[in-house]
Amino acid sequence: MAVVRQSPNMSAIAAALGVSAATVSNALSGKGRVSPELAEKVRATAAALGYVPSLTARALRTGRSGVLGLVLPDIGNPLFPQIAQAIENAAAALGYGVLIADSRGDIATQTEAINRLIERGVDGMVVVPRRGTRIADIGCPVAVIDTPSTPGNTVSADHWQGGEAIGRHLAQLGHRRVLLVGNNKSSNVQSDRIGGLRAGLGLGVHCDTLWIETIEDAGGPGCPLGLADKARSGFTAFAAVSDLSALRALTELQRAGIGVPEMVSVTGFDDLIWSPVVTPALTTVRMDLPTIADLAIGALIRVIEPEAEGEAATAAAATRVSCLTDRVPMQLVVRQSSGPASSLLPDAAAGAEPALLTLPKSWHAKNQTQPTAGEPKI
Amino acid sequence: MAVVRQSPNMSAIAAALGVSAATVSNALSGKGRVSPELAEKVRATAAALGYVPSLTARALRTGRSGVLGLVLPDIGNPLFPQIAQAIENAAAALGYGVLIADSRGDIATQTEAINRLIERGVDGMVVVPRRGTRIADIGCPVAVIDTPSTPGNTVSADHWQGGEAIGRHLAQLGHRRVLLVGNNKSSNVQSDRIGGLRAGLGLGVHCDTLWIETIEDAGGPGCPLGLADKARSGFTAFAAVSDLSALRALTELQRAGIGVPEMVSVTGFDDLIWSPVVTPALTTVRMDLPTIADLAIGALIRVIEPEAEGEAATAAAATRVSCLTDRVPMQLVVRQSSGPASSLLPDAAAGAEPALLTLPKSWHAKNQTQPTAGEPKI
DNA sequence: TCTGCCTGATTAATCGTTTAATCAGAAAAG
DNA sequence: CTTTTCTGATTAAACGATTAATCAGGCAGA
Repeated sequence: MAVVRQSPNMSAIAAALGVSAATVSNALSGKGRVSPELAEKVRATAAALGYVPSLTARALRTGRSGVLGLVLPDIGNPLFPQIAQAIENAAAALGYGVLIADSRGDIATQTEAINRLIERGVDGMVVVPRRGTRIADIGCPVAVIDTPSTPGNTVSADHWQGGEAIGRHLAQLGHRRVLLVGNNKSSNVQSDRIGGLRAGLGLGVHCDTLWIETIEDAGGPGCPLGLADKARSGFTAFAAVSDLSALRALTELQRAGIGVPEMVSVTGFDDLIWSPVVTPALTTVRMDLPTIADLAIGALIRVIEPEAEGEAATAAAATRVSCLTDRVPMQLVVRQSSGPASSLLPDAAAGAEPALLTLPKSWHAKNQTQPTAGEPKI
Repeated sequence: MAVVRQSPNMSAIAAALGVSAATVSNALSGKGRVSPELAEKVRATAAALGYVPSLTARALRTGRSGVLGLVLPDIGNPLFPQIAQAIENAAAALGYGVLIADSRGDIATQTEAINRLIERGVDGMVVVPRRGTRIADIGCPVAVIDTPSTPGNTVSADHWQGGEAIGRHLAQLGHRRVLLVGNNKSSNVQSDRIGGLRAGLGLGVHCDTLWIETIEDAGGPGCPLGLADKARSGFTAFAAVSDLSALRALTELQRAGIGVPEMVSVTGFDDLIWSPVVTPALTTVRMDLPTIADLAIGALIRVIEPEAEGEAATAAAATRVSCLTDRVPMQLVVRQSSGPASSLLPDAAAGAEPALLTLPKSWHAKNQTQPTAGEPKI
């Protein structure tokens, strides 16, 4: 039994065929001038010997590592798995690896993480910035995934449009007093979503915004948000800017005996993993992460792998991925947590009650499987 | 204004000081014989020039890339953020980068992902295997995070002990009929957790196990699990093997008008992100992921960076991280979703009503528009 | 027949670091 | 005064791929 053979290199293939290593390189890459027959023989013996090119050596020579960095504000974020998965898939499809870096929500750590990635020689990076921060111009192609209102080059979901979709959905269901549930005022993403919600609800709808972090500053983490009182005071819908907040609202309302969606509606954002399996399943809006990841990675690759272009032009744009901001539409997913407006207010009940009664019996059944973009009729 | 200077290399430092590149290398690494004064000067100019060592070149020369791979069965898993974060932190602390690979729940993709990592020259990898799979002996140090009952070298939480903790907790609260809620029968982790639960509950407690996937095979994804009926038939506690299932159970029960924890208790596993913020906050059991990550990474590093050891011995163990299986204790987190056993059984009490009457008066008032149990009328 | 072009391959330099081998000079030992 | 030892540094060879420059022939045109 032979010893474990080290993975053979190009010289091994070259020696086996009696040619030079350069010829092997040319044959495998198809770049130089090699006769077709020899190229075929090279490929055959490469396969036979189990040749695996050393990406390290290639990186040293070419200056490109074939690795992209992914910087995330907080890996604990429940949306992170989807982002990471989408980015990893898009990168892998183009032959790139993905190195992760966690900035732990800290700005200093974020820049430190970015530096670590640069030292590791990534060819480019995708950054989901901590809210409120901008990414400085580092000497490396960067694609930012945030929100279109962030200045700079970003690819992102169209959070505003997503908010509009939810807003229109609720307005069409007859809701006239809606409580918007946000987490943190300084998040650009959340601001966009709330702006879109207000726009989608229209002028005839009364909106208030409740900020969870403000309440928790007083009541401690995980404290009650007082949503039942809000419901009793006439709000018939609770539109959260994240499924996590929506879940919190849903359970708090259910716990207080307020039925969802018969009494109030609850909607979220992002279609996180639990959204389809809670009862009632959450109506939410979904980011098209595969597309976003493809755009971000594609923009990076376009800078990293220059094709036939003027050198001056590419050099100038070398560290900025693209001049335009891409916004990818979000998709409304109607499930059971949203329904026609009812009211817990004794004095306002007269108008809302009929809607509840005229609802087709199969309404929820129809809506539970199809994530339709169009709003359901009532 | 000078042109953008390329990051200087060792030769630049050497030239600036009039010494050889080898001396610079020795000075910075502290390995060869360099006079202390010169070493200090080298460090100073290195800092002054903004020298950043090329990890690529070092990797090529030493054969070690300083990168570890992380293979995950399904990045969509809600536990993933915590695992990735813990692994990334542990690796970064030791100067290693982390390359992620998603096996998308597929066995073929898993091996393919592992191969991609090997081609990229990772020094070792941490694998969270898809349930039911074993990791073949690849020519690369591997640490497996799974469950102690998986054969092979694994680091993991002590799922059995975690189950015991929950089981004892429920038993002490007086629960005598407990429904265990699992997802998938073939998961070793889930089997361990269920085994631990049964052990912790003890012999005097009646247990049934409900498998969500089995139910969904018939009812479709997200279908009702019929837990309210289970509650009415006498189960007073629902112990899920994951917080996701627990959340599903919690909302389904709440929706059916069954109060948690007054009527039934619900517990989960893993302390996922929503567990503290739902109402009632979930009683669960938490993995000590930082410790698990430290153990896994530490075991890898021990193989990768051999210290003063016999060569034969290390060569033999080169691809297997350690012979012993580490199991890290889990920590019970008691929150509001578990409480003293009540009963909805008509024969155990006058009926469902009494339990309901022990609730705060406001609770019942808020629910008066709804029938006590069963689906809401629309 | 000689020059020039084209093809198919080789040579050798290069990326930046590590490290074994070597070397010059000074101090210590004989 | 010579020999040995030790110190502090240098030289040069890797690591494995890429690639510009070069070269040996074959073939066609003049």
